[in-house]
Amino acid sequence: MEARRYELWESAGLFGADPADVSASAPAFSMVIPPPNVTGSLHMGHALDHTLMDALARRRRMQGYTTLWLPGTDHAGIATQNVVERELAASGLSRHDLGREKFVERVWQWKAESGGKILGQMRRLGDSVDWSRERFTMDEGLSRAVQTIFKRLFDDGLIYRAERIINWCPRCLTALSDIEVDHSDDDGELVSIRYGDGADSIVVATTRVETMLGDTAVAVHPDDPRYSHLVGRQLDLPLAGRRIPVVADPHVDPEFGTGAVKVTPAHDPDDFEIGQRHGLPSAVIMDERGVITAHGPFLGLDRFEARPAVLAALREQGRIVAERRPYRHAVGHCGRCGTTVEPRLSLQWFVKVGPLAKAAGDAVRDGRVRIHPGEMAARYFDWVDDMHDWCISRQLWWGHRIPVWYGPDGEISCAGPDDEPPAGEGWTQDPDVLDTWFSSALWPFSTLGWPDDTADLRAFYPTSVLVTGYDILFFWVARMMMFGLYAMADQGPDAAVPFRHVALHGLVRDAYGKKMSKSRGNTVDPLDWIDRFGADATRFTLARGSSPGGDVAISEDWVAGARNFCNKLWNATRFALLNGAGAGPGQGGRDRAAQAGLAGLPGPAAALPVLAAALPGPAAALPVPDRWILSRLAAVTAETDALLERFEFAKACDALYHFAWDEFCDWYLELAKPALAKPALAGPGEPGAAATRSVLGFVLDRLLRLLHPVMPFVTDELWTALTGGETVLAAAWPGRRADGGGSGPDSLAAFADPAAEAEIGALMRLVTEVRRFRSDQGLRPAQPVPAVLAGIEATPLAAHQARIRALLRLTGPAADFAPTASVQAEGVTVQLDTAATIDVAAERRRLEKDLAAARAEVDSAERKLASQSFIERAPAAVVAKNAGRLAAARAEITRITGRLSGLPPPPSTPAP
RNA sequence: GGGUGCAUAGCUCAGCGGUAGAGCACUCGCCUUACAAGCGAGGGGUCACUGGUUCGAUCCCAGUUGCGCCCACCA
Repeated sequence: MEARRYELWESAGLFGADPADVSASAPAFSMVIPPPNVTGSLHMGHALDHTLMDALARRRRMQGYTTLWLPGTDHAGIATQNVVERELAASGLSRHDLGREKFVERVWQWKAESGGKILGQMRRLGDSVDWSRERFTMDEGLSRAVQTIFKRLFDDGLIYRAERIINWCPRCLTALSDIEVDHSDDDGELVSIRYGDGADSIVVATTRVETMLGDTAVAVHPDDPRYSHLVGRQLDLPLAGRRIPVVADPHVDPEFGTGAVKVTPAHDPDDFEIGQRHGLPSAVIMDERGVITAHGPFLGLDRFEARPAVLAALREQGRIVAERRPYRHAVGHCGRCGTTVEPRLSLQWFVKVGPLAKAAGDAVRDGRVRIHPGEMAARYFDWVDDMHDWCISRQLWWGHRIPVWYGPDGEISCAGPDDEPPAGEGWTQDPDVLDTWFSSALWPFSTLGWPDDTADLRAFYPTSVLVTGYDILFFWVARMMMFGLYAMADQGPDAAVPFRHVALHGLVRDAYGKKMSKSRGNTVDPLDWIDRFGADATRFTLARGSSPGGDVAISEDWVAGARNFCNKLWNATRFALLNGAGAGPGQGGRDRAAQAGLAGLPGPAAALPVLAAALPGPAAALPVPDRWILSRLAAVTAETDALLERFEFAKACDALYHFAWDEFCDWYLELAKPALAKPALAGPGEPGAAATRSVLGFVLDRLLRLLHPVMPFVTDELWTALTGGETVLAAAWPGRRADGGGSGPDSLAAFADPAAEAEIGALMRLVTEVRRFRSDQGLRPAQPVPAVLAGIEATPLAAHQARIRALLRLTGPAADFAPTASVQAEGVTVQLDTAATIDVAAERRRLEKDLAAARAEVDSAERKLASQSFIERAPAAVVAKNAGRLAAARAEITRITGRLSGLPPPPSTPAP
């Protein structure tokens, strides 16, 4: 019924948000979706992310908030370009064969074809997003936002162009920002090389031998006595036929290696700094693909071919003093393709992050933005407080082109979206595009119409909550903070923040806590689960595993458990409807008269205010089990409400699960059964079946509302059937409301009933104790047993005799009652007449029947096995299965014979 | 290299100064008229190790060991 439900919701416009609706009693609640790659598809990480967001949105809607959840997708520059390039490569083409314009056209075309798949998948998950507001980071409006903020930052001197050592991917052929580089400890070798000769020689150590071709100095620490005599002298650089100076620089650590460092300003960020300080030249010896360009025997070699070649040449000259191998050290890799990053001297655009990052840190420090869990804030500060300038230019074609034009005489002109770009002889636009995260950083306000002053922006900015994985705290969250605070600064410091709360969740892992990866083969496709177990079960599994900032382990066993929970709700609702607890069409009719006669206790649709009004104080007029379940409902409502408010999804789900299954189904429904069937079982002074019917319907109604945010489909299906209402989406949330209220006629607090909880608690303990006895004694659950509840009159359970007997299948003592055993609990001594109740003859007959079946099974299995031993290549699995059957059947025979011999001998005199 | 987190039942995890909990898995019994994808009853843990604080420590402190994560320009 999921697809049908979703269509219903969508066509009824239940997800739309109108800024005009915002008012004091319907305040705004807004979220933007972390835009997935437009050409991507839904994976478990999205499913988790979206489940949590959807739960928040649905609850807020029920609370009465004007709720906007805005969907959209990201153009994902480098990732998307790579995919399309791979596609081209399959037909032997590169992007250069097409040319820029054609290539970009091709990407758009690809986006049109395969893009948006994930949007359809979001419907399967049940995402209650406002589809009318779907955005794409390359939309015209969002591109305007990009250009606007670029221009503003440029004019403020916060964007600059400089020649720097940047991270370069020789495969993607583009610059990368620091966080697009992944470091790992790789095996390399540390080689010590002698530069110069005789007394004028110095030994340097390096892991990158080939870069020595570009050395322009050797650096030592200024206070190092070993080398002070060499500072300022020139040394011979082996293989290169050049002489390079020895310089003194405090950056050098005299403790490390020989205390002398070779300096390659064009190929190492540290060395670049040293070179700047000492005015050293930069010798570029490699091109953008990592191929050696230095003249000599190594010209044309790839960097990894050049390394052994240079090493061999040095060894031949006797320059190698020592080699240490393997030598583990950190190496950077391209976050997108894994290629070893090459530090490269190049001219790029940067964002000067100093003031922006400071503001981003302060917003969290002074509580304008709260990060959940709070511990994650430390990580955020570490990063934001010590951030390098952000390299934003990418040598790609797919993305927002840098809005800067270069004039014939070296002029630089930055154009805003409404400016006429400089034209004429010799003017050209910068060929590069912006880092994908540049446009993502604007997402919370660019999607609402910024830079225009729109109603959406006024109503829904700042957004309320940002839900995302902690893995993109730096990539995305920190940058939205920087740009949001900067772009919206005119709103004042409080209203400029992009969001009030950041709710972080973890990664989805497998059942053993291992990261999901294709190579490990442990990935799970959420759509496969949705097909097989339902979206509700999938969502519940994810939400139940998600504590703030914590990773979520999932497995098929667990989603099956969640599926079972859905079924449990389904069956409980069926029970309620069968017993006339519904208010929908055709429900409650047969008992309408009885209900009318019971003042103020009609069906569940109107039950809440009526129930509350009819009950002076704590629901005293109701049967105790009903008072108990209402009290429990009040408690779990308050608990769930508070937990969801704190983003404690796992605990909220757990609380609801236990309430629904253990308390409502396992106890309350069992207690309600006799009450519904036999009103005479009611305690003294208690109203009968009609009251229980109302309470049953009422509690189920509230339970379905509480579960709806996490399990939207099944709860709506059941709730509409139960109540006859339009949709549970529009029903009021049982906890606190948008105006902060939670008291008044709608409050459940009045149902808190410690006396009822104590009585039912005692009843539960007593019943469990007797059940244990029955189980130990092998008394079948359905077997009635005559019993006396001695001493019960003096306990709080006095009024519950009939209920206890019904739950335990205890009958009244017959004339010949002769107790054979007793169980004591809660001040009651339950005396049972077991001997008289076991129908020994019937039991013997039953056991003998089972025994015959088991013997036949043994026979059959033995025959099967015997025949299989003659069949050549009988499948091992089949043989094992039959062997298992045989063993199980033999064990069964042992068990049954044991039971038979344990049966009491047939009574000498027939029972009366 | 710098941070930081975690070690509790077979697995994944809650708990947190005072008789150890959940889900799944496991054992036994049961097709008891909402549900066998279910019902009832069970078994299972020197709460990593060593010290300390305390009347009392799984919980607080210190150290040890083993994992994990984040950051990182150490040749």
